Amino acid sequence: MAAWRAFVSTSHLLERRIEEQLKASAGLTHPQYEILVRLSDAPGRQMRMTELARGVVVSKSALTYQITQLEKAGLVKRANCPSDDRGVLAVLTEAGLSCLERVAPGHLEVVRAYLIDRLSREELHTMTSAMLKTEEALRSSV
Amino acid sequence: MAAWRAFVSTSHLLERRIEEQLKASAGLTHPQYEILVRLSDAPGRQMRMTELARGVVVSKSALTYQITQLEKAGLVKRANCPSDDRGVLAVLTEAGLSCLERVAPGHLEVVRAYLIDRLSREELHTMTSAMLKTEEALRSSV
DNA sequence: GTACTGTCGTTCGAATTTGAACCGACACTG
DNA sequence: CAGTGTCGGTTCAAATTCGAACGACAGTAC
Repeated sequence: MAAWRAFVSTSHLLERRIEEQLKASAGLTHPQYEILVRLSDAPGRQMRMTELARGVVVSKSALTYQITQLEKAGLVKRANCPSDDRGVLAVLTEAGLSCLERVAPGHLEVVRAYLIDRLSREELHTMTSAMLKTEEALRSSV
Repeated sequence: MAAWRAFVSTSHLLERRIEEQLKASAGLTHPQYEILVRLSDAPGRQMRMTELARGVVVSKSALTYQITQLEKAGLVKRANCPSDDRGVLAVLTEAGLSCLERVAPGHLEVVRAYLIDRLSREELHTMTSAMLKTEEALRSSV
């Protein structure tokens, strides 16, 4: 449980640091940033709401709220889903993409400074595979 | 950044799972549980507010709120700090201790099932040392 | 076609978190 | 001992989260 303690504390501390950096540099929250990243990676720079919520790991209602915020900021827009009339597509706008490109370097710098650069390649590799294993386990057991 | 992605997703998923388990088994939130754990480990089962907030990694105001909640539930009580009239001590009550002892096994079971048991000794060791390194870095750079 | 069951996204209310503002008490200097 | 700056904890408003409830559509069975 030493491992667990360290994991929890560190993830909370990192979360705080990330949040602080994003807020200062672009007025974004971490979930909002994550949304932009996921959308920018998706084909057509768009995703269904539910799928996006799963990816970012927030509730559907939280995603609805954040997409509305991002829409007000002009970084994302909603579109109808052609294949399913219930569905909604979140689409990354040009402004959203350029915002992401502007913000990403500073964000990654923090991540590197506090996590990546402190570990050896081997440590990093081991940790990544460990995280992926437990992510897999958590996602599949819903 | 694959490492980073995996880390963020996994920590959020774990957080959700933990929260769900604690809520169901004892009506506690994760921060509340963390508070009880820290207090039970402290000498005299008591801690100063600020120190506790640092340990649990929440803001001072969030701690004030949660201690009030736990006080209502009878798990914690406040006491004056003899050495500093400004200070407040959060003290774990008997009820708080027995609540913790009742809840801890189920909590640890989840942690083990999704994190600890899925990793080899080596992975676990690497991850722990990595977490401790970055925790140290984050805490000292405030 | 009709009925059933499940999925999608939103809305709602309640709970929680944060940072800023604040007050009282400490510590230190002159 | 007054003056100044800092620290500890609370209060406040604003933002965000979640789960439950809801209405609309999809998919299937009959």
